[in-house]
Amino acid sequence: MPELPEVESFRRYFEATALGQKVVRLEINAPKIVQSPIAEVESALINHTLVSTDRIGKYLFVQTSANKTLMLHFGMTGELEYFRDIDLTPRFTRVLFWLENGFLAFTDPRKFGKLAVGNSIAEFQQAKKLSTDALTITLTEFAKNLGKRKMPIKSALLDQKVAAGVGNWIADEILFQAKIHPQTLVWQLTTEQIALMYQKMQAILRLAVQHEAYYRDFPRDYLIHSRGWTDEEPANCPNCDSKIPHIYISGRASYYCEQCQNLII
DNA sequence: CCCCATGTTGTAGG
DNA sequence: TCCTACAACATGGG
Repeated sequence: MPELPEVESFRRYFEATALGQKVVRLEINAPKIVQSPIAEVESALINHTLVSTDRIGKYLFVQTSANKTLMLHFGMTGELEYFRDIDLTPRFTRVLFWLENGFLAFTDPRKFGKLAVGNSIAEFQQAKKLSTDALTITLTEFAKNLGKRKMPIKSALLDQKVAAGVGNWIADEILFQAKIHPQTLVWQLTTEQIALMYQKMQAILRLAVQHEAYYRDFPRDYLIHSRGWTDEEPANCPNCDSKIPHIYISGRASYYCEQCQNLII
């Protein structure tokens, strides 16, 4: 479930299970996920140690002792799973890292995930035109990246050039808590509204990372409980109890409260 | 069977 | 050239 908080959990999981270990073998079951030539991936990893991890937005980076950077992106359904017994290899394993002391599987049923090797994080960040991570970005940069564009704010928040790591539910949650209608055009937002979105974004991300992205533990007044998401009952607005509708904005389902989030046009 | 899905990217059109 | 909308990607699950 990879938005910024989930990927941060994956990063910590990677550190806890695989860091400091040597890769002894690599098994690639879904070649389309691998974006670099196999020979480059192998020379960056095989017989090399996994030295450190970093994260920008939804991208996880691993430095190897070959002085190369491994990039992992989890698409919609990617996850990491460490295990000791090869017979326990999970379903949907697309890439399997054989380590000295166990196995790390990159699982991804939908195969939208990506894995690549490069020389540095900066190289990837430039190539993807990726913004600063949403947890460390300043208000000034956030406002500058939003600019005066004419698209709905919901679409702009999903643009990884604005604040790296914001995904669909986080964008909805930011707008709900800031009481801004998702279809409000960016150029119409006031300085105060942008500052408020920024504060909410920081608070939501910090809380989600603290809870390891386990949304059931989020505060009761978060919109996320109201979207009829996975196996939970859809609920009404935690503030005003009105029904939460959903609309599509540039192809993505967007949940909001008609009473609490005003559309200014 | 039909529809939906947590993301990114290439392309078409203005 | 810049900006925006949207289909496409591949697959499982309700």
